Amino acid sequence: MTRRMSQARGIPEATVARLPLYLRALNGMAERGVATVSSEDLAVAAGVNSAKLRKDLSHLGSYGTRGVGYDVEYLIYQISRELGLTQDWAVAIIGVGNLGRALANYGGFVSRGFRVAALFDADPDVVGDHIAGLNVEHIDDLEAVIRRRGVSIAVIATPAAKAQQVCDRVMSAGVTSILNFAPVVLSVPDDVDVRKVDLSIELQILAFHEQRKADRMSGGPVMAEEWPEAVNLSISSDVVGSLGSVRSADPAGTGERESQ
Amino acid sequence: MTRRMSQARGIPEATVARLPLYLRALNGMAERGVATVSSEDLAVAAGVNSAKLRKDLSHLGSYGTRGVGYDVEYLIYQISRELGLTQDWAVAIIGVGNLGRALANYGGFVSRGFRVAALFDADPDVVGDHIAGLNVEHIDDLEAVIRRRGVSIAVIATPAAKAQQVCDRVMSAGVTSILNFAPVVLSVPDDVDVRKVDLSIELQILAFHEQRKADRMSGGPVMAEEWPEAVNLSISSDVVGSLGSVRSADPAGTGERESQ
DNA sequence: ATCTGTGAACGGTTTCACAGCT
DNA sequence: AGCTGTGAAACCGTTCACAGAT
Repeated sequence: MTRRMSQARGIPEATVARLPLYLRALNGMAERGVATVSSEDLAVAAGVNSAKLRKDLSHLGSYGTRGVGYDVEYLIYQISRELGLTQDWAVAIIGVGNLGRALANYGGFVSRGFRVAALFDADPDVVGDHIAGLNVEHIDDLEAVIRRRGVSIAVIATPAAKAQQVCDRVMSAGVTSILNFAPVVLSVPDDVDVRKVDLSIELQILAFHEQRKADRMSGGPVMAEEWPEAVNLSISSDVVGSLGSVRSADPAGTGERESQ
Repeated sequence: MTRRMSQARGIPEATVARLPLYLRALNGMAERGVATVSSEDLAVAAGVNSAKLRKDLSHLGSYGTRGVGYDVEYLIYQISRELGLTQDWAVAIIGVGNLGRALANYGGFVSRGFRVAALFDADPDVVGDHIAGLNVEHIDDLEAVIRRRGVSIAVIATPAAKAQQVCDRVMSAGVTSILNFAPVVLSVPDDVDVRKVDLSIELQILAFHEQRKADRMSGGPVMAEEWPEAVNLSISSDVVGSLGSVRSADPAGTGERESQ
């Protein structure tokens, strides 16, 4: 009874994004010899609250035991399977600059379930280098090598200007999952998944909150009246179109602040 | 009229996370000499839909002109100010391994608004190295240097095992914004913001979707009946507690483990 | 007695569609 | 005519609180 049946059609994206967190916490517990864990303990280890954790796990099926908790090894297996980690995925890294090199060498990141199968670069000086036990191939061979080695995930670590064309090429070689480190919005068809990692965006988000905290310290909830004159006119006709290719005017050399 | 007054109380987190995207698209336009842009065009450039973009911008105030669009330079200024980029933030990178080195050298990422002010490492062989124009300092001096140079954002690029203690130390030096590259959940008080970048999590999310796509190809919506026997018994009493410190029983010839 | 699994309430985010300004 | 700004609706994710299993 209570046969499988449940889960199936689609685990919420938010849940998928947390499963790796649970998996990591569970692996730590397994290493320390923990056999069973309650939703409360696992939630703490993963940094979420326990109701959320239970709901997340309930999307995979009923893998817990009421009054007891979850069997650590069993849950590890179920989550791994759900995430597709019971098979090995071949990953290609395109762009072997500082970042690409770091990624290739980042032993831990390409852990169980993933295998760096190819490295590519356009620079002839770099092609042929031996990095993390792999030869750097020339970008011209991208499609052929990707197909031959069955690469299904591409990591783009090229300069921003090359990212879209690299993206187009890996897609033409059949890749439908891309991890993008270049600071550009890639355009891809609906059947291709792109995840991006963008350092400057993360920093900017932190800066926003940092600024809020700083403001709270000093002025308290300052609001209104917080910016340079010549502002309420909004666009006011002739300003528009006058700036040409000037980069950053900084319309009042300030150093603002604001609300909150 | 229509005096400021609006916005003020908190911009939604989801909006904050997109502002850097808009900013980047706008900077590209400014460089190409575009003076005015419609919500539709900017939305396309940023990879979002135009209603969302308009709502996002409306949280900052009414900076557009009906029937016309947004003034590019003016919007750049407003978003920059909102994000706190009109001041410079001093960033410290802790851990100068492959990744830390890549981050320090990643010219583009520390762009407008950010400045790498210090590099730290625990390895005596690395301390004293000159990277991206900076001396690598010993981790023992962390608190002192952070205070002296007014660092307000710390980037943790250490091994997982050291991340929490580094986190504690930067916090004790007054840092309240952390960008964490180590694959651990940092525990911090409420007034500290942590953002994490986790390569193995991103890959696992991609693997999940990749697996779904593969499944859809072949068997169509396969469901139920997809796992090895000896499973429906769930925890079944005596299995619990029997595993002691064994690491990985591996419930089906797969080969788990994971991240880092 | 304990702890999971889940309906129901809640809060935040996205999308729709149009009123209102230029 | 064109495009922004925004209520209202739809959607998704989280939290609450408890029924139900062990």
